[in-house]
Amino acid sequence: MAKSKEDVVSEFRVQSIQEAAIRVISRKGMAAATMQEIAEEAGVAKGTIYLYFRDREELVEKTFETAIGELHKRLEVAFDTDGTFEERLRAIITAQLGFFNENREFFRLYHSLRMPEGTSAQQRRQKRNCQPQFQTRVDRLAKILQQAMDASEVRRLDPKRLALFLIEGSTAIVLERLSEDAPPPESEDVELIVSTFLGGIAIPKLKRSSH
Amino acid sequence: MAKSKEDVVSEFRVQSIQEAAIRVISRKGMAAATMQEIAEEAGVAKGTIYLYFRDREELVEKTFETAIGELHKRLEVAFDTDGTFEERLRAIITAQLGFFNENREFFRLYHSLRMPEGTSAQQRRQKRNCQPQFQTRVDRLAKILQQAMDASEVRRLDPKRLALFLIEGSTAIVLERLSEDAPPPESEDVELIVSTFLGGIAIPKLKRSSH
Amino acid sequence: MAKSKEDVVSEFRVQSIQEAAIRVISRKGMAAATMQEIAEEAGVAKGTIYLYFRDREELVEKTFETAIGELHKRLEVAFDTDGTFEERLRAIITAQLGFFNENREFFRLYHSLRMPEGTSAQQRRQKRNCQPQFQTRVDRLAKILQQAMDASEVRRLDPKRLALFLIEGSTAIVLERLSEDAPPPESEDVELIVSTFLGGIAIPKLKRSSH
Amino acid sequence: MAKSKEDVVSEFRVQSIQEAAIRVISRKGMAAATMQEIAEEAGVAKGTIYLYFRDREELVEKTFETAIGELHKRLEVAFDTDGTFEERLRAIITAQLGFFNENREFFRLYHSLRMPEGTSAQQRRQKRNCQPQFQTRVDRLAKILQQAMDASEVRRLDPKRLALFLIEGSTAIVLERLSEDAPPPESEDVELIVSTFLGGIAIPKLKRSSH
DNA sequence: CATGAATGAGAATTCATTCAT
DNA sequence: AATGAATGAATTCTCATTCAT
Repeated sequence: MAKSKEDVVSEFRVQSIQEAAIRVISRKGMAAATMQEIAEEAGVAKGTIYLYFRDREELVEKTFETAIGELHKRLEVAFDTDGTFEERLRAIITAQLGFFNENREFFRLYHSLRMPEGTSAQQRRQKRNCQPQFQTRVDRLAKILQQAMDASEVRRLDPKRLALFLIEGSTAIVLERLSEDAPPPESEDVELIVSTFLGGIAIPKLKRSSH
Repeated sequence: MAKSKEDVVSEFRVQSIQEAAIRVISRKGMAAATMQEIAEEAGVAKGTIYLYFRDREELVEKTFETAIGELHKRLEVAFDTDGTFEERLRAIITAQLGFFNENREFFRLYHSLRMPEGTSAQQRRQKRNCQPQFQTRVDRLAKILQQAMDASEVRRLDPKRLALFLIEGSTAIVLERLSEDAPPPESEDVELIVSTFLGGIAIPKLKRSSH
Repeated sequence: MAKSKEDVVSEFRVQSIQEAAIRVISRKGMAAATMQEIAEEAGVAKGTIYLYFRDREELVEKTFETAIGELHKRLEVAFDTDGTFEERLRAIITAQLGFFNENREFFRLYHSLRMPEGTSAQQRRQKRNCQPQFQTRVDRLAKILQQAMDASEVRRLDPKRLALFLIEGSTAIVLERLSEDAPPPESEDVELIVSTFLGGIAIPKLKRSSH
Repeated sequence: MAKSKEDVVSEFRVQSIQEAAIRVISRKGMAAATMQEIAEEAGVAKGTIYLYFRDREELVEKTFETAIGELHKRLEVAFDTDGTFEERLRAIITAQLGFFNENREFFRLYHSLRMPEGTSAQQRRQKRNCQPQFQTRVDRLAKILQQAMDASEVRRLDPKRLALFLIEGSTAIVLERLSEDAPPPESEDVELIVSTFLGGIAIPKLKRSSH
């Protein structure tokens, strides 16, 4: 069944507004992003936003969901990669770096929402709505780690903690890349993360092995 | 010569207000923390805050500096520890976990400031004032890593990236600990972080190939 | 092309607010006139004023300019009158008395701005913006006086000082008129001012000395 | 009976505070003059002012009364001068110019109070308290003018209006003098005022007198 | 008496949200 | 459906006044 013309227009509006929201929030930060500016950026009137979103809260929330959905889609592909754990890990980190590299603006939004600012009423809702998005990502990675542990490919450690450690650690490197004028090639940072996470940074002491 | 009584009272006020600010910002987030609520939390009148801090900005800034100073003091001790790199690393991670464990509320403030929200005018100042505090921490750790590289204790990798990876990775675990009802003993998480960072999570395949 | 409906409404709002501002400032004085009260007087919400004026400063400034523009228009007509100096002087004084008589409220605003009160920052701006309006009036009158001197119609005296003397002197009489329940006819006061300024109040002693 | 030591101290305090008030109000204007700054200028604590004056209002009021009393004293001497009306007028204008020249700061205070700014509550009191001071001056001059009229020294015109005209006219010239870098000698401006007021500025047309 | 820290009412300004057109 | 003018609650900051020391 084809979409009616109204639906098409409606979807287009929703999308324009969400994209505008991402850009403005990225630029100004969550607290300083006003409905007025988002409306201007989207090329619609302030009131129009309220035809598609109940209030500011819902706009931010839905926008975030939509945007992170894109990231999750990419990650899902990486998760489903066949091969050794190392290969899958490399695919995951590559997907992540690639996504944030191509969606620099979203990255700030992502961060803004991880640590929400706002009235307590907003906060509660944000926690309910945005944290899950992050949790999903963590849980999915934890599952992969668990599988690798079961396959004796990696040591038995708390998979959730490892997932958090890896995600936030690589996020920090993404942030650094975004602030650099001439960041090294993506593959180099992927390698740094993967090799550190898998093999650690220590150089084994030869003496021990010889005695 | 001992402090005059006025100085003591004044210091006490400054401290009460800063502690209140940390609590409120921790609770409500940077943007939603109002002067009114901070005043109430501190048990003083709104106007009183302005006797000790020029404006909201200075309050937040000074509060953050004071609080992070405490963390830095602890870390400095860890940095100055003698011994192998592994021992120092353990001391550093332990100091960090311990501090955030004892100052749970501050942890949120810390995060609020890492990704500043606010008017562009505020943003610029925050970057000037709060990011350095984080940079210092990163740079200090990067130096330790560099030394270990020079001593061939660890592999040669970008020290700043490694520092960021480690700090944010362990911060994520702190955050997780804080949200858990019954977190495992601190030492266990320290061990997880240190062993992962130093030795990686992979199980070497050598034995398998030799059987 | 005629004004669009929006422009008409907008101009109406601007005018209502300015009129309200004049009334409130006249009633309460410059310093005590609050945005709230001006809004109430204009029958709009506080925020509405900010749709038409950047801030309190701009409101006061623009209001003053608009109002004094009206006075200047009238005076300009009087200045351009042909005829003897006496005739022109009479026209000028008449215009002035007439204007303030019809715009009693504005008169206080006018005075409030002559001697600005406020923070030094405000003061500087007020000087830049409001004093010129008064200067123009003084200078214009001084020029008329200079012409009359060149035409040997009046004695050679500092024209600026004479202008100031005349303007402030007649302003005082306007003020008196405004506070009287039953002021004498306007023409009478015009006559008093013109005849005093031109001919002085002294009764020549010549006749006496010649008897 | 000699003043007790307490009275002397008390009077000294009152005077210091009033002098400080004049200086601060002169500098900053009525609205921007804070109790804090007046206290600092007087070298006392804020609270001390309230031992001698009920509130800000009373301070300003009493200060004004005291200061204007000085002017009135000088004028009284001029009023009591024997001689022709012209001589007395010259003495009056000279006293006025002299006083404001020597008390430039007070001049601003004087103006600030003529057109009071403030809360409506303050306003009512100010009107009651400060206008009389000005009225006295006007009435006194009006009486002198009346006497001169009775003595046929000057034309019969409304004496109050003439007084107002003269006072405000010369005040304008004082204001001009105060803003000039190198004002002409005082006597010159006195002459301008006296000759204009007595004889007018017009040059009698010879033709008429010759026909 | 003198002090000055503390108070809190009150002012300017912003911005999410509504609603008449 | 779309608009954007109007609204007013909420926020920061100031300063006259009080009162414990």
